Amino acid sequence: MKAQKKSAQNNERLAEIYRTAAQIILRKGYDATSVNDIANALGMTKAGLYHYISGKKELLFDIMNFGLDELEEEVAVPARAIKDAEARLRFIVSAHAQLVTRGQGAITILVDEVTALTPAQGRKITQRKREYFDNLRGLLDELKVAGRLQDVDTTAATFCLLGMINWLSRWFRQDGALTAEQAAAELVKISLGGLLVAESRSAKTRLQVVKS
Amino acid sequence: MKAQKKSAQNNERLAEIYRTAAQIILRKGYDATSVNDIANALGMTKAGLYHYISGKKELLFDIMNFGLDELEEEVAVPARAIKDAEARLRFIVSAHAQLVTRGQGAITILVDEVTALTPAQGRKITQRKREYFDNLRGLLDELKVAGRLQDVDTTAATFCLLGMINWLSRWFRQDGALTAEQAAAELVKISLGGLLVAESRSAKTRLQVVKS
DNA sequence: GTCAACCTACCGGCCGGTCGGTAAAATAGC
DNA sequence: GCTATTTTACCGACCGGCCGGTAGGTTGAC
Repeated sequence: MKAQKKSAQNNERLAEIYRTAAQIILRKGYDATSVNDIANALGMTKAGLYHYISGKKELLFDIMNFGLDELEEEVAVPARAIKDAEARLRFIVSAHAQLVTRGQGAITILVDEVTALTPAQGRKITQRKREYFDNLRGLLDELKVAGRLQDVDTTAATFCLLGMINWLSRWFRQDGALTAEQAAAELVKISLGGLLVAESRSAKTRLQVVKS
Repeated sequence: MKAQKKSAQNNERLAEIYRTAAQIILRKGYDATSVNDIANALGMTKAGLYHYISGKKELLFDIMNFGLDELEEEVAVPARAIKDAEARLRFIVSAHAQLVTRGQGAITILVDEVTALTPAQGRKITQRKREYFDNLRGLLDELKVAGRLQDVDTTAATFCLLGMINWLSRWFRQDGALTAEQAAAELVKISLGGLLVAESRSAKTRLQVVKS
């Protein structure tokens, strides 16, 4: 008899543990969050929680992979179905931004607590992040070749995009002035307005508007 | 006899303590950094360090104010001397970005470990950050009124700017492909290209280039 | 002889993690 | 259908260790 998949109930409880733990860690930071904090938030004791997890680091590692799974499923995979490069970029920024604003699922960005992991775990997470990064930069390169990108360093531009998106988690509030969709739309406007060449444009060039 | 300024030597040592502590906290995070770590990095014991500081939280608070002082002196104050709004924005983004890339002075962004402070300390830091934020947003508003800004939410735009700038500390390396000046220039290009209206521009408007 | 600049030694407390249970639910044997 | 056994899902009590912080020196410069 081989390793058996856990029962559906167990998986549900695990997901609940991940979500609860992620919220607390996101708010207080990994190191400032004790295993006791997480257990209490789940209405159980630390020893009880250890029935489900094998260690604090492993919990963080699992949550990070959970978040990266989300990012892949909801952003990277759907994006691949979009042929037009500009539309694909638009989708990625918008979908990623909305993922970050989702209260429950704002898990993605705590992928940056990578120093808290063991070296081996850290390498795996860094590798997965890197794949996402390279894919995005590749898209920018593609746009550049097509002459649809301003004259910018695509590596720096990718970091700028991700910085803007990830920073959302610091300021976006569910009860704030903007909805998640509006905030995502603003991000798209601001970032792409800067990245995409608008036909032709430069401070030293005079432009005339002509009705198409 | 009123409160006397500490000796120059004492001040120098204090500054060294701040810089060293800031570097470690920046790398490992506040909670993951023990007072012992900081003391050892300074070649002394914990008790010796406590000769200079009054507590771990107070140390963090002092470092944050130190960073905000830098930001004020090197970005906010010089910016006030620039009359043209667009040039002022250009300067702020560039100068702030370069401040963040400075290995030693990358202190500014750990201003985000605000949850580690006491409520009273936190309020003071938040207040100072808010002043800087409001000033920057006010500048964007000014540009908007002058018709030199795209149709974006200035609050969201300010957060985007700061997100891009602060994110620099995560990816910029002194020994990387870009110098601090180049990275700052890229940031300016990317962010302002998106924020400033280039005479007139829209996906639905055809443009013709005319030699000025 | 004073005082700044450190030190060694120690404190209570919380940390991540473990141990040996237990009550209840699921499963097996008949 | 009823009991016997195993498994699941927890808990209370505890461990060694490091944490922030302190008390009380020692030493050397002025």
